[in-house]
Amino acid sequence: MAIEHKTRTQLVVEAIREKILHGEIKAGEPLRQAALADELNVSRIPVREALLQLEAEGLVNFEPHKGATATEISATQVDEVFELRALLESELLKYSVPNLTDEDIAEARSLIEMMEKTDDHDAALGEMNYRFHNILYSRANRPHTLELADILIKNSLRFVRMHLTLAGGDERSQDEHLHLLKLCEDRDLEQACSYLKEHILSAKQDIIDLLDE
Amino acid sequence: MAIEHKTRTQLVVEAIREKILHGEIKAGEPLRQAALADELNVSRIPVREALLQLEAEGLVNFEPHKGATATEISATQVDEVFELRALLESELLKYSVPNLTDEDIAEARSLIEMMEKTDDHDAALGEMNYRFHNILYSRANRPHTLELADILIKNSLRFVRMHLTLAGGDERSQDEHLHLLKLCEDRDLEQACSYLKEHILSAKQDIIDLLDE
DNA sequence: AAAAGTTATAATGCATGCAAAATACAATTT
DNA sequence: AAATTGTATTTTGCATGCATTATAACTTTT
Repeated sequence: MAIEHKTRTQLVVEAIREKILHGEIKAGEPLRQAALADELNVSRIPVREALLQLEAEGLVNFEPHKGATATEISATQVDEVFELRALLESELLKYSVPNLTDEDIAEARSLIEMMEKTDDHDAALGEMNYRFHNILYSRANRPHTLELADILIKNSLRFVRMHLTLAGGDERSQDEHLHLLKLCEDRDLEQACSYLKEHILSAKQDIIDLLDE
Repeated sequence: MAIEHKTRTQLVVEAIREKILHGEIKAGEPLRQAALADELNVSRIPVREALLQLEAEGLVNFEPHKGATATEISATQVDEVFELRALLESELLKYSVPNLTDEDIAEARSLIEMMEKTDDHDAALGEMNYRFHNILYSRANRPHTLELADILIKNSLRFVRMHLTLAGGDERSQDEHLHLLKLCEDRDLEQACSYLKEHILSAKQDIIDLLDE
């Protein structure tokens, strides 16, 4: 595996993305180029480019001459994003399930087990959740769709974290994951897809309820 | 209406996008920052930023240290993009149709008429086609979804143009548009959505057939 | 002659600095 | 005091130039 040479812009993208996902930068907060550049020890150019990329991901609003802000997150936004996820991810699953290998299943299962053991309710859990779903979609041969879903998932990571930590939607979520995995293992396409949709949409509802306070 | 102050970056985005959509820049062709900067009379910075935005749109591949190229377009890519469009656009239509006003319908109809009259098989036709569909989706109240669909539509404009001009899929397309509009006017949700899907997927097939030569 | 190493060339990545735009603030007018 | 105008300050937009990385051309070696 070749060492990869990350460009400063990429590093800045990751740094700012983490800040937003972890809530260090709050929704609506302005992102001053100079301040970020200072903090990250780079010039403003890679910061600008990073902000542009994050805008494409939907995490940042970039207004000409005005500056960038972390995107606001209303209940209707959550609704839309999760509806989209349900649509795209069930589509991915549809194409992927028939091609899933036993190794894929095993890998997914081990991730569930890791999630059960972990008490770290913060970053790691969201990451594992992310990887779990990604494995299930990995054989879909739909790179473009996967990329879109990926962006949406990343985008909703802030809420998922909230969901997992606050709502204690934890044990239930695990059960749901196991059930979903079982359906995939059995190659039960119909059931798996509709169950996934439910899974995503129920998470949506939890989060919306949580936001209405 | 306030005059809008476009930044150089935005102008460059539009310029390069047009070049790609019109085939002036061919798929796979490298996009040299310095050359483009020269040609458009700006520095390389706005060109770089434009290339990043176009990558987010899927028109450009941007590889660190290697440079940018116009994205290649294989049959499988077309397949995926149009499948996605069918999915997203029928979803949009589902939410939009109930809220469509009579004015919207009238506007869409006048666009169809304009398309019939126009002999300009090039840019304008694609533009009208684009606006026609956009009107139908405009009342969906799903800005995020609309934005994604928009990107996919823009992305497929290159093929649509090919389709319209080469395949003469012209009259049929008009008939299909009229039929679709009628279904929307009758607020026949089910039929309209499934017909739209067909419409998009048949265009897909035409284009794929065309590419297999 | 093919492969590997070396240098030369071209292209990208990014820091710096200045011009233009937006914002915040003070002064003036009503 | 509210509204308006003018000024100062901040912040963004972008041109320029240099450092770094990739590519091409050329040796050298086998």
